[in-house]
Amino acid sequence: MTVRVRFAPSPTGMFHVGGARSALQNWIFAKQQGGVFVLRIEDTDAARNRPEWTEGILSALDWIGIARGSYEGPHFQSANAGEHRSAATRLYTTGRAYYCDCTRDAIQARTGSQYQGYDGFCRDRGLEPGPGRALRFRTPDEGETVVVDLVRGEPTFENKLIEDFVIARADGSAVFLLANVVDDLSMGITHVIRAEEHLPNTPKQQLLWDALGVKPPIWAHVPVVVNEKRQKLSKRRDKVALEAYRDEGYLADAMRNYLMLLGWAPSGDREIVPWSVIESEFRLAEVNPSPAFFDEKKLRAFNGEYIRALPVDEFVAACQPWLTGTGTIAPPPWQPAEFDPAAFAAVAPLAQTRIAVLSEIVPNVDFLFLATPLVDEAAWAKSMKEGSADLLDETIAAFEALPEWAAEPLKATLEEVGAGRGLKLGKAQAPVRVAVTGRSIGLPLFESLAVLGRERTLTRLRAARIRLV
RNA sequence: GCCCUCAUCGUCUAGCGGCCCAGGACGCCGCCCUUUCAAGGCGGUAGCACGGGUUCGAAUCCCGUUGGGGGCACCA
Repeated sequence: MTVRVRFAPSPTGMFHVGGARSALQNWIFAKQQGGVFVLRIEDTDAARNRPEWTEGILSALDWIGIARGSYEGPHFQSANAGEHRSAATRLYTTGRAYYCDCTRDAIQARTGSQYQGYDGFCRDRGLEPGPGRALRFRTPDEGETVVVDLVRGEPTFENKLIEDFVIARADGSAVFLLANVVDDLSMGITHVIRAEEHLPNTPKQQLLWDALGVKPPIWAHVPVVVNEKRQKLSKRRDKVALEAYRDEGYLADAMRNYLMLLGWAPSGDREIVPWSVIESEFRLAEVNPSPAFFDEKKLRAFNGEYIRALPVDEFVAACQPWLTGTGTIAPPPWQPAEFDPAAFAAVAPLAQTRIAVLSEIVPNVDFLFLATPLVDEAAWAKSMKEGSADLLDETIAAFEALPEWAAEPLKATLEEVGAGRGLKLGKAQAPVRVAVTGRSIGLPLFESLAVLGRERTLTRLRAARIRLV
């Protein structure tokens, strides 16, 4: 039997990093088993049904390496509504489900203040379908349901503790529990790999598979991803959108590598490994069952390594969106016409070891394309001391007289000027750096000046000199 | 309240009865290199939650405690 897995997100307007991880795990599993990866958009809820959101899912998947066209789908859950209804009807006619007209309040009143689950009030009332009547699944009173789970063994649930849950609303539409099962069933899903939050749903769903007369799939519940407070990553309070990371300049390769290391590790004492290694070594059975913290600091470190590993030309290409402000990425502070590809290419290698996310390229090179540098006042105050005016004067004179405008002579010149004033290069370069770049930290100074050019450098040094008066 | 589940450095993990007075990575702290900042090199900090068993021997197996997480809707 061919292995068929599915990734079934509901469109919400952003792609959750935890979802990305699940998708990747499903993808890898399918690939290892020679199986099929199916994408299903769970758009049953009208509020979660906007075409552009589906597009967002497709492009996010594409970005992390699950290319359009390389999988089956997308299928839409809404398209399967008819089957959901007929499954519900079948369960009713076979006596596996019954209608119930209890309101939430009525149930609450009977069971007490603390929620106890549905009490089975309508179980034997023999209600016919009708307005205000939901369909509930009649769960077994005895026995237990054993879930066969690739990462957690065999979680076991006592049937009598499983309430008679709703499978279809009063309007006849199926709720998630049923719709999800019917879809998996009709799509021939053999393995369900999803987040741990679904584990409590599993016995109910497995009961549904049984009632529908089909052997349930093999399950794999991977631990949830949590924040620093160890709570499940939430859209509301945490940075969970894959798109946000993408726009900040995280590389897809770094992201997918990091994501797969949440709860799992490749062989040997290494973590940053080629995707092919992950694809061949990943095993669901090896996934650590406890929740994993999504550590952006570590992601940054990974990303930095991936950036540094890029051939320079690829690094230059990768920076383009931030240099031009493509799509949802904020435009740079300079005028597009002022951007000079050659100048950028010249300093790119220097910037490559200095940034951890691609968006950081902008503050590193903006001084090259801005008419006047953006001055960080704190840096200015720190770097401009008594004597800085004189030092600038001497530097300006020396730079004006420099026969060759290049990094080495520039360095030698400032070294000499500094020495004359009892300053080591580290001290002497500070005022020059702020004057020219507006910052106290940045790319190696002399290489920067070389690329900036004599005229612009001198203009800025003179402007700074005037400000010091 | 009920159900399920988990438990190795701050974090992500290696470990699956002796190789472990526990290894790697991120972070953090030093030192080196150095034109700032990085990168790089070297070194360091820090952990088997607790209590009982089982065993010649336990981070590894069992039980309990504690603690964490997830879930209990006519959302998905």
